[in-house]
Amino acid sequence: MVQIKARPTDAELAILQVLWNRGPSTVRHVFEALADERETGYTTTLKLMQIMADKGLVTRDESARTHIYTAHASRDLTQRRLVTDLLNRAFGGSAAALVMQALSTHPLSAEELRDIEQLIADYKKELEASTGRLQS
Amino acid sequence: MVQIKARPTDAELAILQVLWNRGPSTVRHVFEALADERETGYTTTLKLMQIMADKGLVTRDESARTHIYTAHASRDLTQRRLVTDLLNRAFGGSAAALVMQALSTHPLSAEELRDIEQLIADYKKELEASTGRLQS
DNA sequence: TGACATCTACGAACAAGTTCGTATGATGTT
DNA sequence: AACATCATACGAACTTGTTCGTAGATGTCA
Repeated sequence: MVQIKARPTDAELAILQVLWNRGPSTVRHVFEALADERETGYTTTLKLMQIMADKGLVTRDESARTHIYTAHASRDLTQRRLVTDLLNRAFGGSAAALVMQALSTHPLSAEELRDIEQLIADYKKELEASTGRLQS
Repeated sequence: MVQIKARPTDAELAILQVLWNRGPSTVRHVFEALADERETGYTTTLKLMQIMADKGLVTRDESARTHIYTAHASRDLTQRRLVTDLLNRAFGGSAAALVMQALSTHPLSAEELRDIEQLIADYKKELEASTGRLQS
């Protein structure tokens, strides 16, 4: 195990997705899930998961002959890291700019729209509250 | 020149930022801007920019001894590509999920908040209008 | 038990990104 | 003209990510 990397690579992220979706899994499970979508070999998947274990991206239970792998960081945390990383690399740290890009480029359902409005409303309320505290 | 890559690398993105901010520039200009922020060598920057020209990420004017480099894709388009890429790799294509992450992790100013609210309002209106058309 | 499947480990090869030393030629200065 | 300066070009080294072949251990089943 070495370092916590901000950005898992493409192949790593694909494996993490499987682990997040299906929970702790064997290499074969992950391999089969991946093979549904893209051409890949079993030992390739194995090797990647071994490397990810070295890096600390996943942990593994070696008590049985067939090892069980588990994602170390949650999907949520990883997404947050990726967003932050992209924010810093390409948006000069401006979350607003990123949000605008995402919103203006990709269609949202009415439901998603409502969730986001709610989030913004909450956010705004909190902002006003803290401003109020500062002013009083 | 070869292919349009969805994702410029870190070093490439850093160079593009300089070109977007300062407009068409010489290698030395770019190098000095980069050197302000991180340790790097002149020929490293030169090499990278030459490679970027091969890839088509930048164009260059060779009419003078000192070449002038220009970003090929706009900041806006590149940001859009990066967001789309991240969306697909880490958020299962859900723009809402990405927006939520961005909003919940990073503080926005009141002004930014207003811009986003406006964007959402517009978006919502359009959605209702098209729904209305479909229903009537 | 013997044949076969399945697992992990490991090394090697390849590709891409990054860094930098050096060569070579043009320009500028005294 | 002689010399320092600054530009591009190029090749090589190094790192990281990815792929895969092969070996050896373990499990399964007729």
